[in-house]
Formats: sequence, structure tokens, C-alpha cells
Amino acid sequence: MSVAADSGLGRREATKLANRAAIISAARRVFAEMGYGSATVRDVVRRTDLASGTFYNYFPDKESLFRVVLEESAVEVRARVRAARRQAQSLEEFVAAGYREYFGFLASDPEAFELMRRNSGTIRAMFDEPIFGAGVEELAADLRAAIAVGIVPELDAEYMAAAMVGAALEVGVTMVRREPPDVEGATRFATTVLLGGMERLGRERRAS
Amino acid sequence: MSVAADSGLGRREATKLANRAAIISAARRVFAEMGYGSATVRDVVRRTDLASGTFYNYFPDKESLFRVVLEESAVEVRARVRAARRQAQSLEEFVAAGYREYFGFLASDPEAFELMRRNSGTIRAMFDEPIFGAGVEELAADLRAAIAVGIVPELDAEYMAAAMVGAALEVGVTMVRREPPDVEGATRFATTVLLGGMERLGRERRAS
DNA sequence: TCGTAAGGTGACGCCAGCGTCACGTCGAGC
DNA sequence: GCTCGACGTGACGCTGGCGTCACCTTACGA
Repeated sequence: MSVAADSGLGRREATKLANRAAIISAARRVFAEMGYGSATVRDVVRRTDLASGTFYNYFPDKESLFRVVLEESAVEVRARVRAARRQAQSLEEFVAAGYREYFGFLASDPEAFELMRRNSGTIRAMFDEPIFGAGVEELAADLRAAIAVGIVPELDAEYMAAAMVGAALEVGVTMVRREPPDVEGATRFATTVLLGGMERLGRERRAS
Repeated sequence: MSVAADSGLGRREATKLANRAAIISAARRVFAEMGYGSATVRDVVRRTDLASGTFYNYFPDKESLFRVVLEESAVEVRARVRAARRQAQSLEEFVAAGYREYFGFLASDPEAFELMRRNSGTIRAMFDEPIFGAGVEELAADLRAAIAVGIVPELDAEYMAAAMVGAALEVGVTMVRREPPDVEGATRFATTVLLGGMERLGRERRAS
């Protein structure tokens, strides 16, 4: 045994992991900077010290790579947001928890954020309705559950989910641009607006 | 004079206009379907009965074409939205007018909408902060003016503008997906939410 | 009716990305 | 230490987009 590596892996296994990671990391930067459409496999490989042929030992093509890159970022966020929401005991907590988790993610990983923002159109078209789209679906489901229990007034859950996610996206962009990004402030703002919106929707509904 | 054309233009002038229009129209569809990045000049030309060389008599390259295509749609919307807002006599009218105009546009020209949605990331990156971005700026300015006059409670105008635009974008997507799109319903929903949000922001501010 | 030139045409040369494959290297296992 | 095969390598053939240009058609004006 000539093991070497600090990890428990052999050299071969280790470089394999490293190469894959290098490709994904380079791809993340490339897709974020120039967008999926104009990026080429070569662009990614060039940001790596690998040969072009090597790429194809790891991924069959650009699209597969893109899917993996997104998976790595987005799935985790969505899961975190949803988990945070699940623990909420009140409506305010429900809304705030989701926003806090999401804004926290943006602040901590601006590159992933840029990646998703830059390619949001492509993402929507490619997976039709995933990543953010699925986020909307999940939120709508959570809202419907909350309405059923009576925590949230009766309202169009689909529209409400869309409004919440849309606001999150744009407020997030604004927050990231401010230095340093104020996660708590953005969370408070978004939460207040959306809670106020639900309140008023409830009031108007009752009035009619 | 062999004029011919129904319009007052000569044949040459007429085909020139028609060719330009044909290219722009084809480009709109191509960019909407495959996104700016992966679209090629050839893709556009192929949707036309023109030869590839002809394209370069009208536009120097893909980017110029893209800018013109966007200009044609976006500038007009932004102007319409802003004009509608300007006539508003109350806060409710201010918010509702903007949304109504915007949602009306989406419903009336879904292709332009698809174009902008599909390429929103590219647009942001290319013009950095135009189209929608400029929309946010304008809205923020209008909000600040309204705050100064006392119609809108003191709040972070930039965040508020972001939230309003973000909500508009996503609610718009949802609205367009419903058949038939209910412009008034979406307008009422978005307006109520955002007004409620402002209300609550004002209340919380006063409380602190 | 005729000369002129505006402008459409598409083949052309160039370039870059694609995916492959024959070769070489080097770690793994004995 | 030696053999073996996994895997990195980069040149290669191919494809398709790019922008150009010599040619030709035809509207225009006299």
C-alpha cells in the first residue's frame, strides 16, 4: 500500500474526485459569467488544467454538466428553505424562516446566486419548471396547507407563492448589491411586506 | 413613376422595410425559443426567406439585432407603465395602474413576454441594469417622490421597488399560464398584496 | 427605353467547438 | 520491482457559424 493521500483514498481515486470537482467548479464560474447558451465545453476545460478529452471521461456533454452544477446548489437551498419553514410555529415564522434561509444562502454563496440568476431563463426552459419553479410549487403547497389549518387567510395560493418568490428574487438581487449584505434587514423587509399583503387580502375577502 | 406600393414608398424602400421587419420578427421568435446565447445569426436568417449575406446589410451582428429587438418591446412597456402611474391620484391607483398596464402587456403580447423572460439573465448582464432593471430604478424614484409627498409611508424605496417588480414578474408568469389570462384579477391581487405590505411597513415603523 | 447603382445572393475562406481515439503515463496490486 | 490496465492527453476529422465579396437582378430616374 502506497496510499499517500490524507484521505483514505488511493491516488487514482483522489485525482478522479479532484478532476470532477475542478470541472464542476470551473463550470459554475463559466456558466455564471457567460451564461449557459454561449458557454462551450472548451471554455470550461480551459479554466482547468485538464485536457479536453478528459472532460468526456466525466460528463457526456454540456447539458449533463449543467444539470449537475445546478443540482449541487439549488437542491440544497430548496431543501433548507423548506426545512426551515416546516419548523415554523406561526405565520410570521413561516414567512421569515423561508426568507432568512434564502437570503442567507445568497449572501454566503454569491457565485451560486449569480449562476442561477444569470441562467434563470435557461433553467426554466430546460427543466421546465424546476429549481425556482419547483420552489414555487412547494411554497404553494405549504401555503395551501397553512390555509387549511387557518393560519393563512383564504387566498390564491399560486399567486401568493409567485409573489413571495418573485419578491425574494428581486429583493435578493438588491440585497447582494449592498455592501455588506444585510440578511436580517432584507428578511424583515420581505416578511413584513408579505405578511401585510396576506392581512389585506384576508380583509378584502371578508369585506366582499 | 412606377411606384406600385400601397404605401407612398418605392419598391426598394418598401422591401427594405419588409426585410428589416422580417429579420426582427424572426429574431424575436428565435431568441424567445432558444435564448440569446445559443441562437446564431444563421438561425434567424433561416426563419426568413433572405440569404445570409443580406442580414449584414441590416445589422452588423447578433448583439445589435438583440438590442433592437428588445428596444422595440421593452421601452414601450416601460413608458406605458410609467405614464399610467403618473396619472394616479391615490396610492392605490398608483400601484394598480402600473400592474394593470404591465399585466395587460403580457396578456396581449405573450411572445414579447417569453422573449424577455427567457433572456432576463442575459439582458441584465448585457445592458447591466436596463429593461427591467431600469424599470426598478424608475419605480424606486416614483416611490421616493410619493414618500416625500406623504402618500407612501417611509420605507426602503429600493427594496420596495424590487419587491413590486419581482412580484409582478412571477405573478405575470402565473397569470399567463392560466387560460384565459385574467389581467384584472392579477392586478387586484398584486395591488392588494403590495398595498398591504406598505401599510404594515408603515405600522411597524411607527411602532419602533 | 436605357444606364446606373442599390442591394439581394450564396459560395467561400476562416475559425472554433465537437467528440474520438491511439498513445503514453503512472498508480495499484502482487 | 514488475505487470497491467485505468485514465489523462491532445491531435484529428468533422461540422457549422462567421463575415465577405464578386456577381447578378431590378428598381429608379432621366
